[in-house]
Amino acid sequence: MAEKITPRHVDYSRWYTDVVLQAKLADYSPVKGAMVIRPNGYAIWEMIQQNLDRMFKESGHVNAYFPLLIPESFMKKEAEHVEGFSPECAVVTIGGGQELEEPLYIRPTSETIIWSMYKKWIMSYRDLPILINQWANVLRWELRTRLFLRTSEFLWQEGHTAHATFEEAEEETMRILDIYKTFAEEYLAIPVIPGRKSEAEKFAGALHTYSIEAMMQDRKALQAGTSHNLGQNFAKAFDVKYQDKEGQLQYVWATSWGVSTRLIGAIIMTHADDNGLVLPPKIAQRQVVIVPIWRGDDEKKQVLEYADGIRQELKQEFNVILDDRDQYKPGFKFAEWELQGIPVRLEIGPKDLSKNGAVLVRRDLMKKEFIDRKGILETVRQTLNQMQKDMLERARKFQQDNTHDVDDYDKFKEIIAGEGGFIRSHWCGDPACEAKIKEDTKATIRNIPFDREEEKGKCIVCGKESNGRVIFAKAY
RNA sequence: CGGGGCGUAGCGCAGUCUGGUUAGCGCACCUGCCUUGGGAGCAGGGGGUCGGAGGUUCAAAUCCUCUCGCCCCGACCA
Repeated sequence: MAEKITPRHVDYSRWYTDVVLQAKLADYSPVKGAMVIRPNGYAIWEMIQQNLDRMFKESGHVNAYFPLLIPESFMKKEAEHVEGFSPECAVVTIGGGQELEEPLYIRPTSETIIWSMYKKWIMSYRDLPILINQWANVLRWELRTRLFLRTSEFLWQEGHTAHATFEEAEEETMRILDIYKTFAEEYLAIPVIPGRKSEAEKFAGALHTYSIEAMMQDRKALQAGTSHNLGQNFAKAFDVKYQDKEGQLQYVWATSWGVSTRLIGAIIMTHADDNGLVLPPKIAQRQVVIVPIWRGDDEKKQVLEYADGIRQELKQEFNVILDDRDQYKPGFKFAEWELQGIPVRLEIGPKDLSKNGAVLVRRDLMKKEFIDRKGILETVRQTLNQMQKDMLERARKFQQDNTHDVDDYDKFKEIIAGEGGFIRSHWCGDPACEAKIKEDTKATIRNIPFDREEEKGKCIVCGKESNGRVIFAKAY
């Protein structure tokens, strides 16, 4: 605990790792590329799950669970899909000491196993839509991993829906992207840009991929969620047809969508500071910590009694911890809870007792403020609400301040190589221009924003006509 | 797979170049005292097959050979 976090301006990458390890969110595991999610980190995942799960269910989705192992032949049925995922799959070839007749892939994603089942379940238009989600782990043999942002095994949710028409599938794809956006902004306090992925960046096997893109504190982009319109690709690969009202056989239309434990990385890289994690109140399992301060046994007794009264009151609405550990001094406790990102700290000592109040410190502002004992529940409630709003607005301002409209390719290259950020530039739509930019600068098209304005312009690379700007950035 | 760095106590490291009593330091941990409004102090204590295997030597953490593993940076990706 005495270890200091590497400041962001010294080494952003080290800072990130320091925060994850020291806030006890995760730890390196004995298996290369895999991590252990520790209780502090898992608590964040549980909050993500609870809230998203509720939002999915409110929009008509249900949960199910499909197997971890997928027959090799399934993986090979959709051409683009197998090409995209095969190189990064782990494959089981031995079971019960015997060589298996058919190797089993550990799922990198579940489209294939799920659509093999949908074939059994879908007969008629009356069976549609199917709106299934699953919370699961998946495995991708990543070459270079980073805690939460990219690990070989990760936790996520994957939705897999089946529809009668393209329009319905497209609608579903958008509905989910909207849920992701709402969740990211209202709960995680991370402003995101929703849009469509270019052909080069879309999911292996999808017709269209949509994403929400967030900006991290180092001005790089992080894809925070994706929603795919899979068209009829998987229905055709797995021969899933339904009979419509007219008695005609039709291929089913599909979507899939997911967010992962990567969101925890996004929270850190959006909000955390050189003192550690800063959790948006709505995603913090513990919103309030009370640090009592005393001198001698008499004071200790009085202070703890008073502090416990406050805890009881706040407990009605919030998860509160009273840190009465004897072996640590207050300063140590301040630092430790700051590291873990608890949104609000109340310091309660003899001075506060005599003035009938407490000292409140918001984690994001780190300013001490005396508050009255009376109405403390309301004060804390308002503080947390305000903090949630402020965090989103602060992140939004940062994103806006680091987004540039650029019409000159040299300037484009200069910004990407220098300060970074999001660049809004015209693009003709040609994958060759996109590839050239990636080669020259390592920046990619993050997405084509839904809310972009129609605007005549010239492609930043080739100068051909363009109808609007797309977002370029270096990404995680 | 390419480039870089590193394996010595739970963590972070020194010692290795130049071989030599009992392998050392900081943090953490345990006991006691003392402390408590920003990461306290004092005293005592526990904890090591020096990543592994082989070799050279009177003697190896240190030299030689092989090997295993990890981290960071790049190409791929939620």
